[in-house]
Amino acid sequence: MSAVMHFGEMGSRWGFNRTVGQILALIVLNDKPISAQEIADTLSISRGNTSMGLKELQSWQLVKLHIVPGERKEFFVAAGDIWTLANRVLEERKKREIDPTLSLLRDLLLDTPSNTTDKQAQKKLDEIHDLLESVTRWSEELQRLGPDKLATLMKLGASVGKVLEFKDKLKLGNP
Amino acid sequence: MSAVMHFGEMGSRWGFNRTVGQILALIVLNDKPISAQEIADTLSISRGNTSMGLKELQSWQLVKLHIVPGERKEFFVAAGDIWTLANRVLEERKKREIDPTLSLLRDLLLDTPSNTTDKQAQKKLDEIHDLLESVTRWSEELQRLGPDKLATLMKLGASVGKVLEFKDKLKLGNP
DNA sequence: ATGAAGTTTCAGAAGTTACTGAAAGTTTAG
DNA sequence: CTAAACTTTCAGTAACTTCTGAAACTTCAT
Repeated sequence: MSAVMHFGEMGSRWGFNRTVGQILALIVLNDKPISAQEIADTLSISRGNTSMGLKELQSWQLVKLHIVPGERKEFFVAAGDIWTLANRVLEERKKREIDPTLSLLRDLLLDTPSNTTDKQAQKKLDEIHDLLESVTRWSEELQRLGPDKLATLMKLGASVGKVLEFKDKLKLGNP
Repeated sequence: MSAVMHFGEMGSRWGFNRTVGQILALIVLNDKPISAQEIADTLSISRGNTSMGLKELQSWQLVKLHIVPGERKEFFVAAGDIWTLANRVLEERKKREIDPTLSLLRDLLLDTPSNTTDKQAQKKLDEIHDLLESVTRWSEELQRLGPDKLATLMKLGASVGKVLEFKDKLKLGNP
């Protein structure tokens, strides 16, 4: 199916490589559990590569094992609905893209800048730190809501602006 | 500076390559405009590579030219504050990561599925489409707020959950 | 215990991306 | 118009990533 190939290409942009993307697409779009061999055959990739890809998808917690009692083979299914999967991807990417930077920034901000140039740079670093902390807190918050409430909130869409309008009123209401 | 090198590494995760990341860090952390030659010297990279990197950063609208009247040389400065830059990166990544998928999904959803397997797959594709549309609308919404209000909203953090609690009341209030 | 049915690992081949440096192009002062 | 001061392009090379397929390993039925 054409979608599988496309998600392969997109996969590379979403943090894993082409084949891993295709494997994921195949598993998500099949509601039936699928075996490693079937995946390798369908995508015409080597059995070894398939195994590596599945291992990576499991480490991302996007895919999970499904053992059929009589069968020796291992089957694979998606580790949740679409919203859950998207959440996992975002969470994992945050871990890779934001957390290491945040931890370095904390270290750098401990140093007292010597000259004026460094002082300016430090100020910028502080702004970046502030931004990333906000994103982190925000993401934890959304995580806590769980997929269904998150979907509701997202679809609310147009009312985000209104939150700000109501902000002061809410504050006054909860002193 | 160590931060510059680190942002280089992070750069690759944020959508551009190591040197482009370092160039960006250098420009952002210097409040003084900086010339291509200075960048090449500081990072010990070739003049050609520097030129390519700057071109890419300009295409992302993260960096802009700053022409000093007397001087022949071109200087570079960041194209806005940190929040603006982060926004640009997200916008550009959305363009690359979400928009092409969304457009493919629309095409695929026009086809009527023939068998039961395809029907199931189609259902999943529809869910994904729905998710990506929500993200897109959400992102447009946030874009419209502008950096300063966005920062306020983000720092609000803990009250996101409350928005949902108030959702019904707001609805009743605005019939 | 044995071997059939499966999975994992890994060395090297193939493919991809990034970098250099030299050559070509552009701009402006004189 | 020319030359100096700069920028851009590009072919080739270096560095990195992905993929294969064969060998090693694991598991389980008999």
